[in-house]
Amino acid sequence: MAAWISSPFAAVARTAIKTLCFLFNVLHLPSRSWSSSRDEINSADASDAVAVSITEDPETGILPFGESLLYRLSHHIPQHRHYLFPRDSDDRPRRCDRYNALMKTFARFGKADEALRLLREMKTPNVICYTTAMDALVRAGRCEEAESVFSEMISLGIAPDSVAYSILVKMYCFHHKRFVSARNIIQLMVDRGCERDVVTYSTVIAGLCRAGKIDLASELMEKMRSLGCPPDVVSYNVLIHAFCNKGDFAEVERILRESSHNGWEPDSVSYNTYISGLCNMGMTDEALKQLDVMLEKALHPTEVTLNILLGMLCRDSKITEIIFFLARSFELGLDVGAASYNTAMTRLCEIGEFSAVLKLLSDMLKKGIRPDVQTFNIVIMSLCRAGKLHKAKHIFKSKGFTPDIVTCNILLHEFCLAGEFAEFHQLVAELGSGQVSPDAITYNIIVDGLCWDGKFSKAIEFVRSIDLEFKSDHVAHLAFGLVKGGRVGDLLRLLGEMIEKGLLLDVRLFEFMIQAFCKKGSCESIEIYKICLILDKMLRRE
DNA sequence: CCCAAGCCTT
Repeated sequence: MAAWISSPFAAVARTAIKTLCFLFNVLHLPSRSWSSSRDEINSADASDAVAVSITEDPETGILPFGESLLYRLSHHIPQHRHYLFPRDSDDRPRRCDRYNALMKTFARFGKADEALRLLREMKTPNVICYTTAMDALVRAGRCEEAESVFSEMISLGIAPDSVAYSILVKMYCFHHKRFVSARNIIQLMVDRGCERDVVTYSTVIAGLCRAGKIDLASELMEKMRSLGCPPDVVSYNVLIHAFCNKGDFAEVERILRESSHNGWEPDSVSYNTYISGLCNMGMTDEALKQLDVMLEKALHPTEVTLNILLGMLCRDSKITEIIFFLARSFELGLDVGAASYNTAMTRLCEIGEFSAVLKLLSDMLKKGIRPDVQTFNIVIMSLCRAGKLHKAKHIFKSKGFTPDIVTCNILLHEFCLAGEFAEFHQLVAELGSGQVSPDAITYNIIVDGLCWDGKFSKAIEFVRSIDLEFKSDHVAHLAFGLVKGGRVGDLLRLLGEMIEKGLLLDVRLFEFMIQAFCKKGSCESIEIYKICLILDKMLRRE
C-alpha cells in the first residue's frame, strides 16, 4: 500500500489546504475571461442557466447569449461542441441549428419542457426541430404530446423524414410495447417514400430486448439482411447488452466470435457493454480480462470503460486500486473528468477514507483537472467527518469557490452532527441574507437541527412559518424530532390541529413517527397508543 | 433517430 495512505491525516490535510489556496488563486484568473457578469455557473447547472436566460432578440431574431455561455454549455456536454460551433464559421448564427443544438442538449438531459419551449419560441421551426422536440418528449415518456407535435408538423405541411418516423417507432416500442403498431409505422414510412434504415430496425430490436423478447430480436437481426439493411455494430451492441442483462455471457462470446463472419467489427462500446455486464454480475476478474482483450485488439478504452471499472472498484471498496486506476488513467490514454473523481471520492468518504479523498483531490490538481462544486462538496463533507470543521469552513469561505445550496446543506448538517450548534445557528442566519436560497432539504435539516438542539418550540414555529398548510416533508421531520425529544404532547397538539383543519396526514409522516418511536425504544408507552388512534382514523379516512 | 459509465445534501 502506498505510503500516503498510512500517513497521519493531519499532514495530508495541511498539504491539501495549501494546495487549495493555491488553486483558488489560479482558478480566479481564467474565470475573468469566461464571463464578466455575476451569472457564475457551476458546470453541473449549465443547462439550467441557459434555460433561464434564453429569449430571442425581437429585432434580429437572434439568440442573445454570447459565445462564453455557449462555450460553457458545450464544455459541459462535449458531444455537442460541434453543434454549437459549426465548422463553417458563419458569423451570422443559423437559428434553426442553434436552437436545435440546445433542444438536443435539453432532450438528453430529460428536460422536455425546455426543449418544447424553444420550439415554441421559433417562428419557423424545420423538420429537425420538430423531430428533436418529439425525441425530448418520447424520452420523457410524454407520448401523447409527442404525437401531437408530430400531427402539428404534418398539418403545417412539413414532411416528416425517416428520423421522425423512427422516433414514432421508438415510442411504440419503448413505451407502449406495441410492436405491431411499430411495424405499421415502418410500412407507412415506406409507403410515403421514406427509407427505413438500420436505425429504424435497431430501434425495434432495442425495444424487443427491453421487453424481454430477445428471441424475437435475434430473429429480426437475421431478417435484416433480406430486408436490405444488414445489422451494424450498434444493432449487435444492443443484442450484447440484452444478453449481458440476462447474464448469458456464453452467448455474448459467441456473438463476438462470429462477428467477422457476420460482417461487423466489435468496437469500444461492445466491450464496454460486455465489461459492464460482467461487473454487474460481480465477475471482477472476467471484467478485467476483457479489458485486456480490448487492449489486445487495439480498441481504445474510453472514459466510460474507466468509469465502469471504477464503479466496480468502488462497490468492492478496493481503495488502493481506485487510487491506482485514477493515477494511471493518463498513461492508459484516458481523458478523465471531475465526475470520475467525484464518484471515487464519494465512495471513499462513505467508507471513512478521508485522507484518500484529499489524496485524490491533490491528484486532480496536479493533473490540471478542474474540480467542480460537487468535488468541493465531497471534500468539505470529508473534512467535517474527519473532525476538521474549521478547515471545511475555510474552503467554504474562500474567495474563488462558489458554494451552492448543497454546500450549505452539508455544513448545516455536519455542524449539528458535531454538536456545533452555535455555528449551525449562525449559518442559518447567514442563509437569509446570502446569495444562495435554501431548498426543501435545507428546511428539513434546519428542523432536525433545531430539535437536536432542544429548541422544540422554535422548530414548531419554524415549520409553521415555512409551510402554513403542513403539506411538506418538514412536518415529518418535526414529528421525528418531537418524538425523539420526548415532546409527544406537543406533537399530539400539532396533529390535532392539522386534523381539525382537515389537513391530510400522509404516510411519510407516520413512517417518521414510527421510526422515531422505535429508535427511542418507547414502543410500549401510552403515548404511542394515542398516535395509533390517530393512525387508525387516517386509515379509515382513506 | 438505435448501443456503454457516472458525481454532492436531509
